[in-house]
Amino acid sequence: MYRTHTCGELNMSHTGKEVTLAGWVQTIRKFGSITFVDLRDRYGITQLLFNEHHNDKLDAQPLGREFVIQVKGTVLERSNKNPNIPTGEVEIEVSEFAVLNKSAVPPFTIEDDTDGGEELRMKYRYLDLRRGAVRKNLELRYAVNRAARNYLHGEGFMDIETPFLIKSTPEGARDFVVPSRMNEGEFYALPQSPQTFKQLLMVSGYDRYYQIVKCFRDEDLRADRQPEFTQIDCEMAFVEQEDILNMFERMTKSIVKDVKGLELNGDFPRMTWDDAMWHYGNDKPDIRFEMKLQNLKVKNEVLVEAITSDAEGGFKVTADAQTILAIVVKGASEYTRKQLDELTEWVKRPQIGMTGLLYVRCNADGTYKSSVDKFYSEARQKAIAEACGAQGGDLILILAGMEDRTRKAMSELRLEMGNRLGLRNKEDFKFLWVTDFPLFEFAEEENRWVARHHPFTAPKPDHIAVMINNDPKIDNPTEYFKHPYNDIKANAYDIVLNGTEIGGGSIRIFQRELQEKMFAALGMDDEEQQHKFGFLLGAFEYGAPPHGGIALGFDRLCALLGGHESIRDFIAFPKNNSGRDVMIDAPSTIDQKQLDELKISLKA
RNA sequence: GGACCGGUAGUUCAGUUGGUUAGAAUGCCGCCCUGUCACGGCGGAGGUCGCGGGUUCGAGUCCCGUCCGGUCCGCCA
Repeated sequence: MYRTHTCGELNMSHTGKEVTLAGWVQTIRKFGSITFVDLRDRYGITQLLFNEHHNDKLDAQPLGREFVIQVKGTVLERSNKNPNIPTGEVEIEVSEFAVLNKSAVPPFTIEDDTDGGEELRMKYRYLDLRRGAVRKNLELRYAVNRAARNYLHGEGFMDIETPFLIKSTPEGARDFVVPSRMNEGEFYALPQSPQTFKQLLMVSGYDRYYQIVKCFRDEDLRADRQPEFTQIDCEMAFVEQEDILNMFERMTKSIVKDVKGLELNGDFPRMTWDDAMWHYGNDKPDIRFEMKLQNLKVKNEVLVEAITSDAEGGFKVTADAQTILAIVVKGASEYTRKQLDELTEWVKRPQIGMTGLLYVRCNADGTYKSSVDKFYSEARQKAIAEACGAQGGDLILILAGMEDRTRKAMSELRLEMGNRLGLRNKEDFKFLWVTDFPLFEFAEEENRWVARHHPFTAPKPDHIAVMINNDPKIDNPTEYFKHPYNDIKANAYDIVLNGTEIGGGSIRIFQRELQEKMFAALGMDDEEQQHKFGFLLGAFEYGAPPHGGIALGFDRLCALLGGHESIRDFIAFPKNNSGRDVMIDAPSTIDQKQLDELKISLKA
């Protein structure tokens, strides 16, 4: 027997007992004839005491960091206790020990606060995973997994596995493809999600399905995006949108309760996509703080006159702008010129792409000071402040320009100001439903409509007629926004946590005719529809029930609940920025023999 | 496809205007130490400054190219 106990469980109740422990050497502290060793395993750290009888053996076989050893000894009360660790009241006086395996000196310290950089940690991920900080994340991940399964099982959901080797349907993200040896020249694709399979399961009558499942997308990576990632994938039959929102709002609360011990009171707020874009400038608002976008051009006519008129000498930037947006930063009127200049540089970064930033300081004494004093009289500044609801002590930041870019930039600036003012507390979990997404989006580069969510999403019942009665054809691409398809809303919804989209879903189309119409709207002719989705259209002819579902980004949810933005440390073996696993060095070339078997030749 | 930041000891980093022998901390090795738990003290080893080219009397430092890593934009139904 290698061990009778783990390194995390011994305490005063075990004193006097003879125990055997096994684990890794965390640290060695030598004091002349006695030596302390911290022994570590997954469960904790226990201090070992080697007395003078072991010195000859330790001289002959010195221990080093990360050696795997086994010790037999007696549990003693310590004379100097360590209140910082659970086992800190006891130690093991070693009677016998054995080195089970030596270790090379690790390239970085195996401690919560390691000295290792990201690259090195990933290369030696098996060492990195020994660190408590990473282990804690994986433990949280497992807790979220269990909480989700417990909830879904309790609600009668059934975990059904779906295939990984499926058919490529390049709609949406790029597929990872796998060559088929037995079918020369043909390829499988790895699923971007089990979407069509879960819908087929609904047709088959498994009316509550779920899977915590890997999905694959061959797109560029980010801190919160991996090429293979995990979803909590769910689908239900005989449901309306309201049923799904309720079911998964309760699941989310249940997970937060189980994992964080937090009771989320009240219903999650809901916001339409239109409102989210209007008030926050994006479809995943962080509602931990207000600072809504103020649309100055529509506030009122006095204000419009105030900011666009050239009567007082004119100011081209706002006079010519398609959109003028402002945010009120509470209590920031004392921002220095230097801070404001720095913010201006911030919005001028290529990623934001604005040419400048206007500000109006609302001083506590009721006066105003702005970056455009020579264009705007104090009366005009006052009009702006009143329209925005700004008070003495506040700072108004204003961006002007083309609608899309300005709205996006202001959305980013709002989040940045939220960060600077400390309004985005990681332990404050604010969930939000965003509903009524547009069904279509116009892809200018392809000159066609694409599905905003995916092509299986149902339009709102009231909007089906608009879809059926209008030709998707666009005569003049520069005026695509005039087409009625822009107004069609979907029964689609996202769940947002603290400004991050953690899941999304929709009510699905379940009639063949409507699905065909949808495919046609996306530019697929009958033949292409049959080739790509014939199986689904066929299934819809055999009694498909109304259905819908949702998929939650499991890695993201775990990271956010763990207080991090990057999902990498919540995945045991993640890939780097370039999609590489630097530990196993993948992807890699393959043998000519393998290529030959697959009948694949590489371009020179 | 694009932008920005970084690459110097095992590791994390500093390195001024281009100028003598490239530093610190930590880790590692040796000696001392019977109550430490970030142990302490003394001593020591450890560097192709990512790679290639250029400018210069002289390059870690400036320029060009390239590779690697990170963050972001595009992309991600």
